Amino acid sequence: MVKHAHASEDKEKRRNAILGAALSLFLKDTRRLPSAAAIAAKAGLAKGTVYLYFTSKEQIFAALLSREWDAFLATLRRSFAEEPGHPSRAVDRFVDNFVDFLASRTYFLRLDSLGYGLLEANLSPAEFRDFKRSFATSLNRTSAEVDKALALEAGDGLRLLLRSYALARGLFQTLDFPAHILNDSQPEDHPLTGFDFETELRAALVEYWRGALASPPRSPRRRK
Amino acid sequence: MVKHAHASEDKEKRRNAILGAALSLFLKDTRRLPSAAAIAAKAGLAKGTVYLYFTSKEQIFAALLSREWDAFLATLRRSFAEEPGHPSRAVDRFVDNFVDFLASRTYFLRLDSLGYGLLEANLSPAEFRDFKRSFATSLNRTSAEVDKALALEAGDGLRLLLRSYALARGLFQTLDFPAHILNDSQPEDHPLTGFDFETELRAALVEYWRGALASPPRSPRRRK
Amino acid sequence: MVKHAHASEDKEKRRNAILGAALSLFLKDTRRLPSAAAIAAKAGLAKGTVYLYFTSKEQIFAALLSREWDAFLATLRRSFAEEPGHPSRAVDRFVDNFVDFLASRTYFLRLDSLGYGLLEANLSPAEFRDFKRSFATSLNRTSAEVDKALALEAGDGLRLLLRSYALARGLFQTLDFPAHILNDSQPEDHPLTGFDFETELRAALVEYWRGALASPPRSPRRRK
Amino acid sequence: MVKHAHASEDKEKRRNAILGAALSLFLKDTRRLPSAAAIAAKAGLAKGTVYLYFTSKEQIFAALLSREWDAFLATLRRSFAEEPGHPSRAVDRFVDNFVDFLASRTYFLRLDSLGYGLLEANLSPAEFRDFKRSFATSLNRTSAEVDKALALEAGDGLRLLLRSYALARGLFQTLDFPAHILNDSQPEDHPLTGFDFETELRAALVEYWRGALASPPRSPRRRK
DNA sequence: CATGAATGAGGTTTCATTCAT
DNA sequence: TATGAATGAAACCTCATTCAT
Repeated sequence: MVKHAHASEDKEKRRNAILGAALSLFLKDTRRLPSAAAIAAKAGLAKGTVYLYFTSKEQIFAALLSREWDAFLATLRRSFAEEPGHPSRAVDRFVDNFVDFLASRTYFLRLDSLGYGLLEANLSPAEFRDFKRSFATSLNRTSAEVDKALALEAGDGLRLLLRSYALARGLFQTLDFPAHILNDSQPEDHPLTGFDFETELRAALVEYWRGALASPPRSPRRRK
Repeated sequence: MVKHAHASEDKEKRRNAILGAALSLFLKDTRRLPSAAAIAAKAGLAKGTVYLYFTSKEQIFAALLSREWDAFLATLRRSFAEEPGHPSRAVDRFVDNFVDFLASRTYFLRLDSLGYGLLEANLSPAEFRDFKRSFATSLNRTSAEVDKALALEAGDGLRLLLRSYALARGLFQTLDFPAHILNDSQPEDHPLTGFDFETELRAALVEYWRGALASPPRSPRRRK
Repeated sequence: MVKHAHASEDKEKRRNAILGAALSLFLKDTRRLPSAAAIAAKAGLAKGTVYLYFTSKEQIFAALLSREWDAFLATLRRSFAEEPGHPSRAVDRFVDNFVDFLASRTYFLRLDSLGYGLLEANLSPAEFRDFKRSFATSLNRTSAEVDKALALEAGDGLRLLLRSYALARGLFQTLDFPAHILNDSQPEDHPLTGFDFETELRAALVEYWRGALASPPRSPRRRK
Repeated sequence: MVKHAHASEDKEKRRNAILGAALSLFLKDTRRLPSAAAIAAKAGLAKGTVYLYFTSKEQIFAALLSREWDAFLATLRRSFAEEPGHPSRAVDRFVDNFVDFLASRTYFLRLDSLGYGLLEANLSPAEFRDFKRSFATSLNRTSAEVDKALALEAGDGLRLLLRSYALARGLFQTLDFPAHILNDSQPEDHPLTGFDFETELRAALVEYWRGALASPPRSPRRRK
């Protein structure tokens, strides 16, 4: 028997079920976004139902990404919330949390990387702008806390965050070798395979933050 | 009248024509890879002919990317070739060359970013491995020169390069707002629009290298 | 708050609200029948409620058409009711009323023309037969009055009416160029645009009736 | 083994095969236009191949209609070509040819009637204009011959043709009861079933032309 | 009676690639 | 070698209608 989600609480639950189905399918094959039909089937819903909750397939993944982003930023914020007054400890915790989160959810960077391109190509400009804006808004909120916790000039936290994430995203894309690529291949075939994403990211962040905190991380010649 | 390319010289020319057509089409709309039909038309060839020179559409873009990568790495190598014995000057030149190259060919990062995902999804695993390997080989060659020029331990140059490029790729993807997205929107809509890729990249690289050279850039707990 | 229509008077009112909503929506875009969802929304009702009053979307338009048909036939009947004993005056009035009605409600012919096909495709055979029958019944009633007023043999009035309406419907379909088709086009592009439906219809009716009344309008070889 | 139609003669043949498949499918169920997939299958072609010859499903039917229109008009022209100098004989032949053609190809009027609405709804405005224009052009050519043959004032032939066709189209739509509608029903259920399209059309045309030729068929108050 | 969430069939079109010519 | 016609899988989304609430 079909359940109708009339209460907004039930609707939220159903929305999440769709998101969950989409994610679980993506996990099985991270090469491409699963089809809308597959997501519906996995969620135990009819195809049309999915479109009651999302206006397009890409919006599902945009929502997924937003959800993950929020979790990520919340994790980062926690690094600075504890032990106020010990900036250097905060930075250490930040690096730990940053790396741990991403290393434990590799699909996040994978999805984000795929999203670049796919979302832009298939969302309307307005939808894409909304997506980016909501990301930027969350980021700004978090970076304001960074500014405060580390007693930085306004805006410096944002740059630190941006660059840290750039490092993560970039390293991931270079070092990521999905299972299906690795099959039947000799290790010596991949000069870069020896590099472990988590290890590299941690090291890179440590280096970057060392350099950044050595002097104000301002952009040397920032545009007006 | 149909032209037959018998001499291998002509074949090379035709191959380049296809590459050129692909790039010029991509430049016109960087949202997606141009279609095989469009590339053929632009190159003045029949659709089938394109497949005599490339085994798939994605191979065209893989070749394009390799070509650009070689040019990029050659540029970087030049930074270290001049004035042997002045490491710090070399680093400055490196940053300049690095940033200038990418800023003057934004389509390169765009293509590289799109390629992640698209190439992997549509190239066979073996083809994809080859693509990655050729990239890694070039990179290794260049990083060996970095090691020598900066008197680093073997492998450190590779890490510096990898992380520098990660920074570039990651920043680009976060800060890139193609023209069609910006249209009809207020500047204040984009909290990140104020950030200029070139400026940010230069600043980030300076910070990173400062931190990296402050102490050996080794991975702290490198996997065996 | 939800309004319940218990009294049958209220029900009639609600039914009419749906009809009105359907018509007003159709007027806005005569290319297609409005969707059930749109009709419900316009009528201020839930989608399901519409189906309490009509068994299908097409039934709404069948009802609308019947309503209009009745109005049309009533108008025609008036032509013959006045001034009994002056058949030729009656014919003139008939043509006037006929043309004026249709010219002032072009959506009627539009709807009727669209209905052909759409109703047949989507109504059940039984429903479609009912629809046609009710139309035929009204028509017969009217044509009996025509027979009497013009002192025709039984059945001749029906033929006159049928053919007059055929002329109207056929001319409309040939001469109708909706606004959205005309946009951005040069007048000389449409060799038929110079023809005005109202003018042509009047002239055609005059000709037809002249010929028809010149001798009995019987079908020469009527089927048994 | 797959045949490739390289010669333009073969291409024309293939185009006609698609048209033929579309028509034969339509004949089987005249309630709706057959799907593009069904047409392709019937023509023994892949779905994509159909789109090499027509830009959309509706264009197939537009082409079909144009083809039939041309045949129809050619038939009508023949009525006036023979026996120059005997206008009244020409009119008789015209009525005969007109009725015979339509009665022997009832799908034509059916398709034309369905087309009204379907083509307009699904063709782009520009495509629809082209379709209408080509129809008008053919019509004008034919009516010029009518003018000459019947020694009419320029433009009168066009009106005669237009009105004759209006009569046919309108009568058809009113009298047409497809097989699936008639099943399981009593004859007395359909007060209009007694009317035979062919008979009625002939009678109506005779009446109309009698009236029209009794005096110039000009529109009484033609718009400038 | 009223609601609106859920259904799911249905059909068009694109485009990378193949293969007959 | 070159051509371009043919292939056919792939996937989205709409919307009339039903039915749980």
